[in-house]
Amino acid sequence: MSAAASSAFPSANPRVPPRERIIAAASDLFYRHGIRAVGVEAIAEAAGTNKMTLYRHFNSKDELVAEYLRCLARGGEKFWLELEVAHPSDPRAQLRGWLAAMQAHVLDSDQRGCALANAAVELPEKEHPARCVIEQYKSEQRGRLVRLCAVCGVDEPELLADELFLLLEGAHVSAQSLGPNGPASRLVRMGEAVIASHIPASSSIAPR
Amino acid sequence: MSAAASSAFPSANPRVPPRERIIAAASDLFYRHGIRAVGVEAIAEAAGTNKMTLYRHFNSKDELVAEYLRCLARGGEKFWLELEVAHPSDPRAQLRGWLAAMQAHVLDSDQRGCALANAAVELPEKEHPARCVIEQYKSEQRGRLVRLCAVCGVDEPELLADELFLLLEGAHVSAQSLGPNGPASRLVRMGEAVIASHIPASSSIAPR
DNA sequence: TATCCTTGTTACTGACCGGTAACATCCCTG
DNA sequence: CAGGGATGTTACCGGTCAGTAACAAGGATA
Repeated sequence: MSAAASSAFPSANPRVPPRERIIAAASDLFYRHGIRAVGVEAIAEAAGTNKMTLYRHFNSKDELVAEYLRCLARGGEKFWLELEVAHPSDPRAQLRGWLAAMQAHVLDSDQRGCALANAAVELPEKEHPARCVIEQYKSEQRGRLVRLCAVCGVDEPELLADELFLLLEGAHVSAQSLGPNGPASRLVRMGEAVIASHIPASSSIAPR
Repeated sequence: MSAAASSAFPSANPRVPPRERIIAAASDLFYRHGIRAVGVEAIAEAAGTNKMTLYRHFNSKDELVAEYLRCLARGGEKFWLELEVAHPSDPRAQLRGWLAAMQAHVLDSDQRGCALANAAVELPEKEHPARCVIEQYKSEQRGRLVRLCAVCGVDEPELLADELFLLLEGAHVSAQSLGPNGPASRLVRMGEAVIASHIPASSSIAPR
C-alpha cells in the first residue's frame, strides 16, 4: 500500500517529478473550487513547489488548465478500455456496467459534476486552449456510446445513445443543485427504462 | 415599439431606475462571460451608472448575483403560468409545449446553458447566497414537471419527470460542448420517445 | 425658495492576479 | 571531482479586483 500512496497523493510526494505533482494539485483545486477561483500560486504551493517551476513546465495558466483536462480525458478513455476487458464481447454487460459506474461516479460525495463540462461553463471564450479538449472528449464519449448501442442491436442506436448521454450530463449538473438525493440518484433506473424502451420486449438488458 | 425598447434595453435607458438597469446589465454580462469573469465596475458601466450607486443598491457582488438569479427564477415561473394559460386543462399540450419551448431555448444561438446551473458550477461555496436560490428553483422546476406528468395520467410520474428533467439539464450543458448540432438538437424527439414509453400505447402525446 | 434624498465623480485602500528576472542551490551525470 | 540542467527563493511588474470615503450635483417635494 505504501507504493500506492505515492500515486494516491502525488502532489505531496517529493519522489514524483514536479510536473506531475503540479497537475495533481491543479486537478484537485480546479475541480473542487473552480478554475477561475484558483490561482497559480496556490497550485504551486499545494504541489510542494513554487510558481517559477510551474511556469517552467507550463507556458501559462490556460495551458495548465488544458493539460488538466487532457489528463482527465485520458482517464475517461481508460475506463472504456477497462469496460471492454471486464465484459469481452458482451456489449449489453458493458452498457450495464457503464450505467452503474456512472451513477456511482455521479453520486460520489466529493464529486461536483463533470470536470470537462464544468470547464466549458467557466471558460466561454472560444479561443481558450481547453475548449477543443472539451469538445473532442465529449464528442468521443458520445461516439463510444453510439457504437456500443449499435452493437447491442438497438434499432436507433444514435437516439438511445443521445438519451443516455443527456441523462448522464443532466445527472452531473443536477447533483450539484439538487444533491445526491435528487434525480441523479435514480440514474440507473432511468437509464434502464430508456434502454428497455429501445429494445424489443423479448430481451431487456437487465438479466432476469 | 419605442415603448418596448425601454424594457428591451433597460441597461441603456436613463428612464429606467438604476437598480433595474444594474440588474439588466449584470444579467447580460454574468450569463455571457460567467460570474467570476465580470467585475462590478464593468457592470456599473454597462448599466450607465457607477460603482457607488451599485453598492448603494446591493450590499455586495454576491448579493447582486443572488438577485440576478432570483430574477431569472421569477421569469421561469412566469413561463409555467403562460403555459397553463395557453393550454388550459390540457396537460398533455402543456407538456408538449414545454418540451418544444425548452428545445428552442436550448438551441438559441446566444444561449449558453441554464444560468442557474452555470452559477452552481461557478459558485461551489455552500454559504454563497446564490446557492439557496438555485436549489429552490431547480427543486420547484422538477416539482412542476412531476405534477404535470401526474395529471397526464402517467403510471410513474416521478420517473418520467426525472427523465425529462435530466434530459433538459443534459441538453443545456451538452449544447455548450457539442454545440447546437449535437444531441441537444434532438431534445424534442428524445423527450417524445421517453414520454411515449411511459404512456399506454393507445395514446401518444403527439397528435395524429 | 429651502430641504432632502438619490445619484454622480474622483480618488483611494489593501489584496490578489498572472507572469517574469536574477540569483542561489541541488543532484545527477560525465 | 567537475559541470550542467533542473529546481528553489525572493522580489518584483503592471493590472484588476471588491469595496469605501468624501464631496458635488441633481431633482423632486414642501
